[in-house]
Amino acid sequence: MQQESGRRSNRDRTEATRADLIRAARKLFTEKSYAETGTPEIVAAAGVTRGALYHHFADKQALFAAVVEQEAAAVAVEIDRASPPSLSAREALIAGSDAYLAAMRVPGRTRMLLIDGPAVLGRAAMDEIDNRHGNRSLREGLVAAMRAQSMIKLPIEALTALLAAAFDRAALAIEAGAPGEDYRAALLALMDGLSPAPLPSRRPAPSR
Amino acid sequence: MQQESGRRSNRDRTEATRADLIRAARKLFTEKSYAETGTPEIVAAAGVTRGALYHHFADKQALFAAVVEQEAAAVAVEIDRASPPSLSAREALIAGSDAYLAAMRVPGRTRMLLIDGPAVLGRAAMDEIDNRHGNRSLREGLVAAMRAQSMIKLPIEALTALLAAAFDRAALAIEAGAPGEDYRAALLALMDGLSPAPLPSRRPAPSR
DNA sequence: CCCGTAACATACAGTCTGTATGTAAAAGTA
DNA sequence: TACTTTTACATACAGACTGTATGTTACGGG
Repeated sequence: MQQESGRRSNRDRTEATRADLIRAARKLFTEKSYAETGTPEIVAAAGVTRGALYHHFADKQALFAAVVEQEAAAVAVEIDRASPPSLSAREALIAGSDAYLAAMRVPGRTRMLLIDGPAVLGRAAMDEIDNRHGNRSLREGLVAAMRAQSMIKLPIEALTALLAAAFDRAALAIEAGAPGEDYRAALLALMDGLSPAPLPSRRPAPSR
Repeated sequence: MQQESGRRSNRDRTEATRADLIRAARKLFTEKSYAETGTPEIVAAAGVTRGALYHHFADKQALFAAVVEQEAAAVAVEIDRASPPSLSAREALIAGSDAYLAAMRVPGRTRMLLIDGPAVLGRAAMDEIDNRHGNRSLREGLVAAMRAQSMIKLPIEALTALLAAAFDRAALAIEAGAPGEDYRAALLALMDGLSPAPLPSRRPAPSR
């Protein structure tokens, strides 16, 4: 057993300060935007010096990337939790959609993940992150729905990218104060529209 | 008649330097991203000093906003030119879509309008610009299509926003090297899916 | 116990942004 | 036309921030 303050292993120290930095940075990046947040402010909030930051991260971007990565993972977890394999393809898609929109209501998340992320890290890097976390759920859901509902055969890569973009925009609009129900309905309509046959349990199906 | 170099009205001078600044800034912002472009570089390219910049624009953001505004207007012009009122609703939508994707192939435009724009000016400001220029065409096209094709009744505001987001993402993907035909097909499928009845001319003719 | 290295803290150099100040030309006025 | 005010800049300055270089202390292995 070791003193709580006097005797910490190097690995523990690294882990702790990295976590402190990421936590402080996350808080500020969600409150203020990347450009408006300076490294002096971050390290002050984390209780360390800039030396520690630049020891653990190559630069400010790298710290931001770590925060984004963690946040994207958190969103993906919430989506997966909401859409267990017990649901049907279509039900899973809807549940996942709602979970995504709900997860993106955490204050500042939309700006960090959808605005600052692409600007700071580039869209290519953000795509890479998204594909590793969030988009995977959506693409798999779409593939499943395509197979189950015999969804119109289309380039899956393009389709998931476009739908993901629509989801992102919906999250942004909702945070900006737009009526969430409108965007939810529009999103579902977009996805439903991809199924060639009229669907069983959608609102009073429009007479075809 | 006045000397060509010695005798310029104040209004002419203002107009000329403003244009020089915007032109130089546009070139650099499309080449390098907003953050990587410094005001010293801009004024050097424009042949003036930073004093002139800060005399005509409140700050770097304001200059960027002027460039974005001009660029968005240029895109809108190309869309309007490609979709004259002589076309049917659906034809106009397709022509407008292709025109948009073509216009966004100008190097650096996607990053400036779709990445840096929202990050620097905020999504609210970008929405305002879009609504004044680009989105107007899309929304009107959708409204027309909804009326003509009896498109499913849905919140137009939300629908146009989501479709616009999909268009933006398609433009980004295409510039990143993705197959444009895939994204074009996916976009048309998304829009066609909103029409309750199967459409007459299902086989889309290749645009170019 | 000693030495190398990791984990920092401190100090520094360079660059950028925005502002304040100064100047010459235009524009209004008498 | 003479005088004054305002405009269109150029120059100089202050503050902040980023990244690096250097120094110090504690850990870890032999």
